[in-house]
Amino acid sequence: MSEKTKNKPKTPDKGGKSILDDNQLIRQRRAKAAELAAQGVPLFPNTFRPRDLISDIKKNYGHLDIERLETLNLSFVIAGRIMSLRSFGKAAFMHIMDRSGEQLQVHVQKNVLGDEAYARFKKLDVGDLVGVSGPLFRTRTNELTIRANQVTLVTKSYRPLPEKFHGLTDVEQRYRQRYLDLIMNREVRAIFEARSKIVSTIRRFLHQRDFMEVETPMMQHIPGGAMARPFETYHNALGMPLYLRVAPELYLKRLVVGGLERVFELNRNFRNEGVSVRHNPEFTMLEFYMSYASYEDLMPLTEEMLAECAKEVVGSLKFDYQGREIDMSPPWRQLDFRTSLLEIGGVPPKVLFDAEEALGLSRELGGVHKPGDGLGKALDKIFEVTVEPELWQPTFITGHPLEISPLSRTSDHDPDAVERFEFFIAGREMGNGFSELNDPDDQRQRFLEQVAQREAGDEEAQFMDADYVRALEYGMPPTAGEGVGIDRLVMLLTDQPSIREVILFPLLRPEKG
RNA sequence: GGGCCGUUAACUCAGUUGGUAGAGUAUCUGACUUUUAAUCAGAGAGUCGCGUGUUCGAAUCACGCACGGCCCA
Repeated sequence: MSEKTKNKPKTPDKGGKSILDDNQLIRQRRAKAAELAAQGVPLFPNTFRPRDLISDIKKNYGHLDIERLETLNLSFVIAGRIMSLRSFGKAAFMHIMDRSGEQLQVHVQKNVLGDEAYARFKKLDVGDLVGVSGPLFRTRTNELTIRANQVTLVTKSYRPLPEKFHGLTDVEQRYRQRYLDLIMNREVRAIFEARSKIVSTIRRFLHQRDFMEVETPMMQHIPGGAMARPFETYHNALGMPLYLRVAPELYLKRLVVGGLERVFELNRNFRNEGVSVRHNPEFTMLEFYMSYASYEDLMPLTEEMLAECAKEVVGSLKFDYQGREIDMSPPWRQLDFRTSLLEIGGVPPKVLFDAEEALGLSRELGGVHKPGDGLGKALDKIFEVTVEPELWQPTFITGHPLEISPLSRTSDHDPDAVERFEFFIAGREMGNGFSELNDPDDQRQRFLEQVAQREAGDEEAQFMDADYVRALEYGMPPTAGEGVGIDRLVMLLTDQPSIREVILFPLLRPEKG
């Protein structure tokens, strides 16, 4: 162990790397910064204001040739991060990246800056944020470049960036230090740009159809609206337990009772479940409710909305997801729940209406069932294993069993089925819609059945929500509602295999140190 | 929860049968005013994820733990 290493300050953690570790590279950068500071150069000034965006410069002037740029003699003011630096004796080239995510080359010359300014420039590091002004020209190799009249340190960076050629690839570090991932990986930025575009497309789509965006409680006394385990928390001042919502559904329908006949909420839900390539404990969901409409009206609306997202983000309704083509062109296939089990799942007909047979098959397929579980639960599990992965092209599945749909309106034709669809793309459930149950007595009865299942040990069964039933007693207009998983939609449209690639800060265990 | 894989320099990765820890990039010093992963010469940089054990000796073998990835439930 060298003398230097011995003297370095011990960090409080016991073993393992500290987050705020120190190394030779950081010490060197800090030393250079200290030299600049000693010369009176501010390391973190907030005075520089860029005037131009690199993407605009490239778009507007990128087609001009050497001579044309020479005669025009256009000057620009940009600011961004030094992504690379090639230094010669009395000149240097660097690439600057700004918020547009694009880079522009800058040529810095000693005889242009002057001796003192050039000496200061030589103290800068890759990763520093700088402001640059000067005319645009083309180098001998024809690269669009700014000849720097001035280079100003805007923010000192004490930590070295990952190596330029391989960049940052360690998945764990990419998620933990997403800021580095975003600096180094252009494609990652593109994913989140696409995500933003999808969300704004949906908002615009719904606003155009007279939907109103609302925000309902994420902290709820009674976590309702979905079959899922909630996160529990506690309000100290009021001395009461609270749950993070698993869905906004029951609140949104209260608003429909209140006369907000077209509402939507696009925000986070929380489910206390495992983590996988398809699941993150907090995830984003669109829920919308439309009065005087049925589940059948929502299907074409869904097709249209997602088609618009695809056009906006991919530019086409046909695209590849993980190497297989998806065609989102409406109309999508529609298939009855039991028919899909028969035709796609290859399930024997005797299973479809016999609880014992169905539970048996489900268990064979690895399903875990509690004593209270019936035909519906069993078929749902069988569906998940045998049919869902096969639904690659967009498909609506309709006619779900009532048992697994406690908030849906019963079918007028079949008392055991509900007016509901789920839709699937790329072998994954993307959304769920139904005609809402607005008969308060029926709803109370369904809640009671859920409560019984909960008492029988089903932690995902729903709670009785008496106020929700009371709201229905005032009268909720006939309404259809739908939920769409936004993270999965983003995965689909950005061709990402894992939900963690479309969530900026996916849940991870804390880092030591 | 189970199985498999991974964790070595700032980054990307090698590391043989257990015998003093390696490369490329990055960094530092010197040269260099049109480079494109610039080039040339030299140098520094490591708690080999953490711990225990086996051993004369462990990055390497065994066991446990932590974190992550993929698959399964």
